[in-house]
Amino acid sequence: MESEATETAETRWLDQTERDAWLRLVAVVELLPGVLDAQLRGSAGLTHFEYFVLAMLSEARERTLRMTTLAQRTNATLPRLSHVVRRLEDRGLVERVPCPEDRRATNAHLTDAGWDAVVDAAPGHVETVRTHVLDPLTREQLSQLRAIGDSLLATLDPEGRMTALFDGGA
Amino acid sequence: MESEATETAETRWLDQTERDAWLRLVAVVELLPGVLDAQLRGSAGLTHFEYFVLAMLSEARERTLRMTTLAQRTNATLPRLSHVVRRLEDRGLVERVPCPEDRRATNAHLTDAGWDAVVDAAPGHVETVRTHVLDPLTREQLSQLRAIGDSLLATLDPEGRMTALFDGGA
DNA sequence: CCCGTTTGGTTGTCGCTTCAAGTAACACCT
DNA sequence: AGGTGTTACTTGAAGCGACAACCAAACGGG
Repeated sequence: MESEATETAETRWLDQTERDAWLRLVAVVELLPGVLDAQLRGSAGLTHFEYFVLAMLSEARERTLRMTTLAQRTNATLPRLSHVVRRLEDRGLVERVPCPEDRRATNAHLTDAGWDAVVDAAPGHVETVRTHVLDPLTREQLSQLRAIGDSLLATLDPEGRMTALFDGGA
Repeated sequence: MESEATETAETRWLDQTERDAWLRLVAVVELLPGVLDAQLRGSAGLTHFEYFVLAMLSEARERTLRMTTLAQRTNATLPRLSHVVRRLEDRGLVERVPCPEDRRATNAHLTDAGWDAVVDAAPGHVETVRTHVLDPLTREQLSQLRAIGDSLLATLDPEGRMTALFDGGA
């Protein structure tokens, strides 16, 4: 698909090294969510995203977080999070509590049942992460992956919304 | 779900290095699809997956591929691909042709309009990939990413369905 | 041949994400 | 106080993907 010249700017097509890296990254990005979802759904009846939401709450002070904060940490839009939390609330895993200091705001609070759900789901999830991601890599590759991730997130997530996890993280 | 305490095997939790790598990978996996979709949708009215389908066809012999083969290369389930191809056909970008050799099978063929759509969309897409993925990384990191990707795909995609791109690829 | 099985694809339904719109509360300015 | 704009969140409709059920054509023995 090498088009003739004369575009506003010449497109720099990918060389072999770039293509190799890119195709593999795309494949991983495409496949990983399915694997995570399948395992969690089968063993705990949770989406990976739902699990992630519960996990974030479980690590938060008082097991409580403002919807906006939670949305940032999970990289969700507010509508998405609102729907998910409503469903989790229907299942008794999360509670919505109006925030006393700012009456516009809502605090999402992990219930005891929600805590149990995370605790139950965690080992299987960690095991999946190990077998599919961590164990196949050498220690050196883990460090490389961390560095690569940082570089990518610098442009993918310039505000560092999701990286609150790393910096202040638990 | 998990029955009583102290499961069959003690869970090996993540150490710092593992956690660092994993959280960044999750963040990238979560953010990248959105970025790709947004750019392609805005500039070409295509999903990244739709673009990928068209791109696979554009590189195939005769610009034609069996549905099953196309599904494997794009890591789609057959129902998903069927729906997507129908929509692409409605827009005149793809044609369905019954396969003469195997009358169960259907060949998806890229129309001229479909070819044009890929050619139009490609530069912007490549540019996005550059700015968000390739350019932030050093040449060495690209090689590392390739190796890491290979290791992950060994377990994520054991049959190597998606890797047909690398090996025989064009 | 004929029948059971496998392969190739399509269709329908459901759940989740997104997008657009709407409501309520705060904050600031006058 | 009143008005304007912004923030925080919810809701409803629309679109896409997953799963299951389905049909049709191709094997593969007896």
